[in-house]
Amino acid sequence: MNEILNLSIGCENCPIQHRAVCARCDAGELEQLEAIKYYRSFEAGQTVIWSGDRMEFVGSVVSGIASLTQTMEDGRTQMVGLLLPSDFVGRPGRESASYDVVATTDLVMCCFRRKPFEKMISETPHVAQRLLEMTLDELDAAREWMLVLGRKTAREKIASLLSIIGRRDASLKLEGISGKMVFDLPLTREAMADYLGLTLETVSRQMSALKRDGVIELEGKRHVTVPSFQRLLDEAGDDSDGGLMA
Amino acid sequence: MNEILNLSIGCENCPIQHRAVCARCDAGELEQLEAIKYYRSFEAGQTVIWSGDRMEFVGSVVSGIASLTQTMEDGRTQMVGLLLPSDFVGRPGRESASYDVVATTDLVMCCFRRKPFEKMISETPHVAQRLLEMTLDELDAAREWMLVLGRKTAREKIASLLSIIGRRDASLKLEGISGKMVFDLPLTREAMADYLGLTLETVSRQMSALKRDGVIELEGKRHVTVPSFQRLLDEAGDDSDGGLMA
DNA sequence: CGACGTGTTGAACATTGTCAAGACTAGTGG
DNA sequence: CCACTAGTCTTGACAATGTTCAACACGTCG
Repeated sequence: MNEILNLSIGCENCPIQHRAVCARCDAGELEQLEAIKYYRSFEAGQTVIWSGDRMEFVGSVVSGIASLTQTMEDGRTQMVGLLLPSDFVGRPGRESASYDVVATTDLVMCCFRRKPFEKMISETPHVAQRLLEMTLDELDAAREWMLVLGRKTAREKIASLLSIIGRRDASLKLEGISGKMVFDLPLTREAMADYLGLTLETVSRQMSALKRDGVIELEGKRHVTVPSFQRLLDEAGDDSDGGLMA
Repeated sequence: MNEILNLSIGCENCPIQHRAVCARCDAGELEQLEAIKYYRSFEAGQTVIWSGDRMEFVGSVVSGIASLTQTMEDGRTQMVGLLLPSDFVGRPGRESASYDVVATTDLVMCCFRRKPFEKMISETPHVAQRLLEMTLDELDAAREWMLVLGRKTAREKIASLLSIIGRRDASLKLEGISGKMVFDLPLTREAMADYLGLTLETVSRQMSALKRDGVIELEGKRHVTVPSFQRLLDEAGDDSDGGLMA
């Protein structure tokens, strides 16, 4: 059920306030944004926007996970972005969507009507500057992913994905990323395959292999325990140190 | 020979003026930029910046082609960006480079000292807005490339690369992209392989195959004739219409 | 001429994809 | 409560695609 929520949650209580596109805004700017914003929620599996559709809004993921995917005529699909809470959806200055946006889990979005938002971009530097920062971060992530897609083996691809999800999960829970790590996979095997440029069978096989080799432990299909994060990083082929945070 | 050029070419005669990061600037802003800019030239094969090095400047490609590459410990490398005239190099707000930047052909860059440039970003909205636009375009290009890397066959990858180079070349020469098309490849087989996530042998084989099948004609190794651009797009597996320009 | 950088081609091999069967889980209706 | 179904996941056998290793061709520069 796709629902436009009437309750207008105030920006001051917003859980993504400090990381979203509005992070730099002062009180007056937030007020302007409040005037053009509304919330929408989507169920897991629902499509938020179809590629090619006219975009009526841009916005931020408040909770849940969405994916950006591209599909070829014959059905081959590639996920080109994983949108987590605080990530921005949509492109100011563009009429129609370039990718399918699909809710991977239940999802809540904070939407801004596109036209007034574009006006704000051109008038208030705080929004444009924050959006620039976020876009540069996404570009880095996309390029990182190009290395994964172009040069890593299936096993390394899986380990890379697990380390990304684990790292993000730890930062949400404000945990360190040393030693043991436990999290739930928010993706089906098929979604993992679409992200990694593999088939779901290969994903399944490599998950089994990593389990067999003690790199991960599985309870059910989705609950993952990583005994040693460093070991996982080694399997991913990433530069060794892993940028350990204190 | 890496040379800092003394002759300060004025911005008013700049060939990339209308597309570069300074495209939106008014006279006063251009004057500010002139004060912090200098030109550097690089020979084909030279490294412009090493990944991890401190960035003293950001800047624009004026002429020639540069590539952004990422390398794993064991030597596997992936090109994550192809920088053409007017493209921007560097990331404001970051101390050190994330990728190797290599001159693929002889190269001239218009460099801005980083600190003053960052100051301009935060003070003059025209630069920040243009940079946002350009970054969004690059993000789209990177995502497009993720589909190529993740889901296309070797033959489709080659055809995709050729169509991108051909399209860009046509737009430089202000030609249409219908029918016949002739251009020189600015990349070695190895560079093509690094871009496409293939080995150079596979690139060579698929080039031969496309030639044998009449999709392209080759004079020498680098001079390419495409008898039918539509045919090439079909081989690339891209959405059919190809966005034909009038 | 010989050496080097670049590119092509062949044969054997490895990794991943394809197709197919079956396991596990949760939900539905008798 | 159980059987049935649908969705997700696992596993096996085999095929296909791309890689590796090796030999050789071509052109340029000393």
